[in-house]
Amino acid sequence: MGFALLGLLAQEPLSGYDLKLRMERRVGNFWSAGHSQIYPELARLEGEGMVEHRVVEQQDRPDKKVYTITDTGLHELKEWVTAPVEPGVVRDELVLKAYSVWLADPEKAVTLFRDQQRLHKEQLLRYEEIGAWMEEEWGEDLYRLDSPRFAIYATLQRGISYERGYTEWCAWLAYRLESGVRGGGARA
Amino acid sequence: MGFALLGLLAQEPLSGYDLKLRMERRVGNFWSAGHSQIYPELARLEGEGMVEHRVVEQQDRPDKKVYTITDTGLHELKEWVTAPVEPGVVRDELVLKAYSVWLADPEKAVTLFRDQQRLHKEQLLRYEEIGAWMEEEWGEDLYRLDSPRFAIYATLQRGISYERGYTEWCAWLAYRLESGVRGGGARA
DNA sequence: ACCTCCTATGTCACTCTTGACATATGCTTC
DNA sequence: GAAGCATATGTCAAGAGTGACATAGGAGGT
Repeated sequence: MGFALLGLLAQEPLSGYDLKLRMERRVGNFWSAGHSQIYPELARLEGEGMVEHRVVEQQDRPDKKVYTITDTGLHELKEWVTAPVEPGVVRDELVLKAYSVWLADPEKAVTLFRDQQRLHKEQLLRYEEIGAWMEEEWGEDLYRLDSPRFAIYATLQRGISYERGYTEWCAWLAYRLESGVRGGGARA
Repeated sequence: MGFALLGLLAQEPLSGYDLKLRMERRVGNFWSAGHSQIYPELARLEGEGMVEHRVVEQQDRPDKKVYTITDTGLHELKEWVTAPVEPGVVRDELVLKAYSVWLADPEKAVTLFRDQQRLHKEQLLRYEEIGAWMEEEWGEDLYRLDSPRFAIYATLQRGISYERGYTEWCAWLAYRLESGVRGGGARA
């Protein structure tokens, strides 16, 4: 988790609240955390010398602590980025449901998967819009390997790839379920 | 988690150890659990009347407890299958690394993503082989909506879709990183 | 005045998950 | 006979993550 915060702080100094806004609906679409995780984690990172903070007084709103990544933190982050990853667990409740879909009322199942298809399709379109915007606004930066913009664009591409695959799978399964219903439970 | 076990027990009675073998490298490729989760969970499910067990004595190996799903458990499982899912969290360490890849040595990054590309490609090929085997061996069952084989095949399809998308993304990113290196850090 | 909302930071209890520890049977291999 | 392995079942401590609770300043509306 700490590396998600360090990754954000490597781009710019941020307060806990800023981090919460960025994490509380994904960093580059593939990580998330609530503020109840972020504040203790920042304290831990500060204890380990990875980040520092200074209090910034504000007039029209409460004061905030702005965190900056330290040289140590930046070094650790760089090491971590290219370190090997363990296979990691995938957990997807919808796929788990699909595993028991043979027990379900096919019409209800169609509704479930068509709904999910729509949701993932909507997310896909949002990502594609953002991608188009980045290509237009950020242009050459997307080819600059040492630019954060390149990295953000790269994670967005995974989001697009993920949502496209998910949408297609939902559509495929919903179609099979519909065909089966029309066919009376076996191939027509 | 309980529904993963119920989903397996709905197909056939199994011991904790059998469940462990099936869970300890995914149910339908999208869930996993160690035996330290399974045994307490089975006890919990039994306490709730979702499963029952009988002890089966064996000659050449230790006795085992074989668990069977109850009518209550089957009913709960059926209800759950078509119940709506909350968006759910995606957590992927490699994508998180990609978010900070602009800080890394591009050559090391290429190694990381090419390695991951290879691993996901291998998984994809394994899934595709299993899929081809299912199509050959299970034939018409794959169109029978009330057959567990249809459901297993459906989850496998998501595995194929996932691994294909992942492989392509790794390849795309590795290629961009390589092009950038050759181009000297910006577009050639 | 009161209420609600956004900003801002924090704690706490609970659940989920993992990895290590623990025990026992019986088979095969050295 | 000792060592290692597959089967078989469990516990426990620690970490990760979630949701609720708690506090507080200032803005804007009624």
